[in-house]
Amino acid sequence: MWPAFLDRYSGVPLYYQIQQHLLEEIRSGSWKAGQPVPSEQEIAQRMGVSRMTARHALKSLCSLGVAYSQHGKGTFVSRIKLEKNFRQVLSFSEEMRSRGASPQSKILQFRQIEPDTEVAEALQLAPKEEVSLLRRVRLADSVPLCIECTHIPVRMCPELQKFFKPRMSLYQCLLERYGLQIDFADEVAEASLATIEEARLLRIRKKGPVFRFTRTAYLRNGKPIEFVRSVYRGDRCKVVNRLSRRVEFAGERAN
Amino acid sequence: MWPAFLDRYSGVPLYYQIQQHLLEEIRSGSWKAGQPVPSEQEIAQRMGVSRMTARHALKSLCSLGVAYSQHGKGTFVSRIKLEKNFRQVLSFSEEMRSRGASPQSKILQFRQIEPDTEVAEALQLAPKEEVSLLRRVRLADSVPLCIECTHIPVRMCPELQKFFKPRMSLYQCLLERYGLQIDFADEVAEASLATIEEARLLRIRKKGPVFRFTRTAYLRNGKPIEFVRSVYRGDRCKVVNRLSRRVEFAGERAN
DNA sequence: TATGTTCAGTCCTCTATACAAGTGGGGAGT
DNA sequence: ACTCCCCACTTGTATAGAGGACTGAACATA
Repeated sequence: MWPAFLDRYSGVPLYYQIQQHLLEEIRSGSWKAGQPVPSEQEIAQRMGVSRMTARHALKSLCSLGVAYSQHGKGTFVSRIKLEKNFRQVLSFSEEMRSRGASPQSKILQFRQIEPDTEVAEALQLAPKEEVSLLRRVRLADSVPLCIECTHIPVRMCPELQKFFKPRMSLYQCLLERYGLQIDFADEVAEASLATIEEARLLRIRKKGPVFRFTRTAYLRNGKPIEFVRSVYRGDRCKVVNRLSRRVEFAGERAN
Repeated sequence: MWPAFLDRYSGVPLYYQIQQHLLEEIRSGSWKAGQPVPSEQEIAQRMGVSRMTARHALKSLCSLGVAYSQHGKGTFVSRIKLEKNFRQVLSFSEEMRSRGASPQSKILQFRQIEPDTEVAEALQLAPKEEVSLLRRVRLADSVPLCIECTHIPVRMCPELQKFFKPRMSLYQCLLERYGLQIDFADEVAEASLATIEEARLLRIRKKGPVFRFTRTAYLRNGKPIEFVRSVYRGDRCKVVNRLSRRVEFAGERAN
């Protein structure tokens, strides 16, 4: 009666199962870019669910950027590649591994300090509140790529120096040791020239082109958890972004 | 009976009216960051709508990034500033105006050419298909900020050179003349050094730090409409981004 | 030819209801 | 003091149904 892939008693929401199924169809090329996917009506009938559930599945597909719907016309597969859909907050280790490079790092400093005002403000610290400072050179396949200077409030992660081991991913440590999950981050990039010390650490020429990043990472509830200053080699790195023009992102309005 | 601000016959969706109302309350500081907003139940009763409609309003608030919900607990105002929520695709003119600067530009080139392969590929052109090329120096308050080189398929915007006047916003021209509305863009930034010619046009020192951008802008249906190469002064510009860590953005799942 | 009408198909909004599942607090029992 | 259970409240999922609005095409009319 019902399609084989729908399991009503698995605990997995129906709309989600349907969404995954549609995603699979799209990925496998059953429906081409620009072509319509089945309508709400059709999904509801064929899957044996209510129309609202079918709709929920389609909307979630849209919010993934895989499809888009047009009032009165239908829902269509969008032409965008699914993979580079949007930039995530990845730790250096994660980013390198996702590209198949082997990440390493060399610790330059790791101690508690009272930070400067820019850091204190970004992390919303109380006066005189301390942070753990971790300064590292980060390498991919033994080539130095950036110098990274991370600040984390001691209040949020006490005894970080005991729990964090050089080989681990910092974000994984935050999650497993402290139950802190980073949700999003604000990042500012500047184009600049390498100082003598930076050039030495990155093994590039003095006054070579570099990116300077400052990044503030937040938890789901909006509390800042990490502030990072980093310097990336300009000859080895690019910043990729997806920008949205939709001013009014209000649910499904503004179509 | 019903709240004064709800107009059931205005044609504006109820959930949207409610969303706007909540937004106003948050903006005016009625509810502070981290505090819960009224529950679905409460909104439904007080506004005289069904719970699903109230829920829709709250969800749309969440997708704006203004709030976040936690299963079993409630929906809370997030700590993020509403204004710098995410970066939009802005044309140079729009971006400058939004900062209160007065944009100008000096046209260096404006003609039809057969573009190089990078452009042709990004714009998904047929072999030998031509594009309008528009090369400009862009200034804010009479200071040169960047050199911008825009490519638009002739097929999509015939006679662009007739319709586009130097003082207009290009994006506005696309919208009003051709009905083409840009929906999103992919952008790649590199850190680099200014060439002699670039330094002269931007009035900076040779080998000064610059950003090199390439940007591909798309319509709602995913068709590429514009490809831009630009060089920005590194001493005057920063790139601000918001990154998301949510890997699985599937509708409301993955909370 | 040009214009207006009708109509089927589609997505959009909204209602009313039900049950499931996570959270936090209070109370009973130990 | 501590544990466990239950209950109230919250959000999450799902159903069934109704009407509205938009699109595009087929059709009728001037």
